[in-house]
Amino acid sequence: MLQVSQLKENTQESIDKLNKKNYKDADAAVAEVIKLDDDRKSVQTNLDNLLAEQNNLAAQIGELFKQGKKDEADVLKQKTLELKEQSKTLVVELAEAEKNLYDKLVLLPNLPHSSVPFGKTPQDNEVVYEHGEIPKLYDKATPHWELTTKYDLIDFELGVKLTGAGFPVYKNKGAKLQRALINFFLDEAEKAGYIEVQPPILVNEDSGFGTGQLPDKEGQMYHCTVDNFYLIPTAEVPVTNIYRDTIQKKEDLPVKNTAYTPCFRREAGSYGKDVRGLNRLHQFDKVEIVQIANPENSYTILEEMRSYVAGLLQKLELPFRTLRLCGGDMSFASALTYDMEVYSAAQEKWLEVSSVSNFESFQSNRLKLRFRDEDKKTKLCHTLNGSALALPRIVAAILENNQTEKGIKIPSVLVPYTKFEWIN
RNA sequence: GGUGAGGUGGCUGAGUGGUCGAAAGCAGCGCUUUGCUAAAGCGCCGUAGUCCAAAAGGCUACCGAGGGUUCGAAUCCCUCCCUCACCGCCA
Repeated sequence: MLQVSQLKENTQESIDKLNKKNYKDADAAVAEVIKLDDDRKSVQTNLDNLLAEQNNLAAQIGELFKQGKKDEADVLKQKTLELKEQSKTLVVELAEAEKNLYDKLVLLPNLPHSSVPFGKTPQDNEVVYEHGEIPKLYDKATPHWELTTKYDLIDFELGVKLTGAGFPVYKNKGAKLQRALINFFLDEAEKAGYIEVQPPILVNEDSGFGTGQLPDKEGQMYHCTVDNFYLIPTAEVPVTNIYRDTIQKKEDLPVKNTAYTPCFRREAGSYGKDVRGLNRLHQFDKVEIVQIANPENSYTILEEMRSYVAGLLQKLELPFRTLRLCGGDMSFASALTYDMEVYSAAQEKWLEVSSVSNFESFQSNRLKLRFRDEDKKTKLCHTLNGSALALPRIVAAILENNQTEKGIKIPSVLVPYTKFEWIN
């Protein structure tokens, strides 16, 4: 959620930035939010004055009672009753004014960073970095969904039996490869200074709200209605919410966390070859990195995170590219997002395996996640997160890109974790 | 699932109708004392909204949440949520 003060102080700039995100009628929307905030403020002031008067009278009445001047007290009592009626009305008005403001404010997406390219579709994303050669596969190379069957690594049908489509069962070396990747990613994150946490994978409504999944994107999460819990779509939700309603010490920033969790996404309406095999699942594993930063250096940190993730992909010897997402392709809450895509050679397509974003204060505003500045005032932190990495598509790319007539070669960096060099 | 206890500031914890935004202690910050450390003394020390150019300061709200009683509620009443303990069940 944006801060009204941002919009007030930099009105034209905010409008321009909203336009970059292809937000319709940005100028009218911003003007309305500012007006609604002024309305809210004036009602608040009126109410505060009225309450002050009532408090004052109540104190006088107390004093009169003590002195035994009951008659005088009764006169004042009468007066407070009138004030009370008035303030009741204002309380209702204030609630309305706050709701009106909130309803409009939550519709506004985060303002994109100045480096974000204009554009509407994924075609407009800017390739900022490419690494590695596109591998030339041998004649009989096949997509990963055939390899997983051939080598008995993943059983998609069995998952259908147990749960449904999109819940694969990993087996044998397929299961071990998963475990190896998780441990590799966590070890790397630890080396880079991220503190590991193991959060719950069910969260309550407050947490869903804090990171912005609720109320709008309720449909993307699995909901346990009996207990009103949600299965997390990403570790970002529980990990970032650790810091909800806190005031961090400035010297403790940035806070760096990493977490491995399963992730659950309903992804309603998806079909076709985009969801074939491991490309899109309802349950998948992911290691996430999260940072809570001082606004002063959050963009330096974003670049660090980007190069950290790039380093992982290099170590895994996967060809990849980094995209700076255009205004139209960015998520609602992000100010700047880099997507990392690996090339999946048998499918001959790029697969998104990581998304690294700076949300600036958009999330922390909702989370009430602050730090104390030199002048002892509280300010909103910046929140950042990134996948490091999402497993299924990494597995897909490893299987496809490394397939040979002799079998599938495990990237050497993983061998200490898998304890085998080949899948054959 | 059953029974009981309880939710107060960073923590511990007092507070059963006005003088309570809240005692006291701990932690933290500043100063004094001190060869250093420690100890001691003094002062400061919740969040948010709003007024003021800003500081100082003023006003308002917040003692789990929401209602109610009252001129006045942390305190009384109702509803809900949560936590803890014990028992049962499961691992």
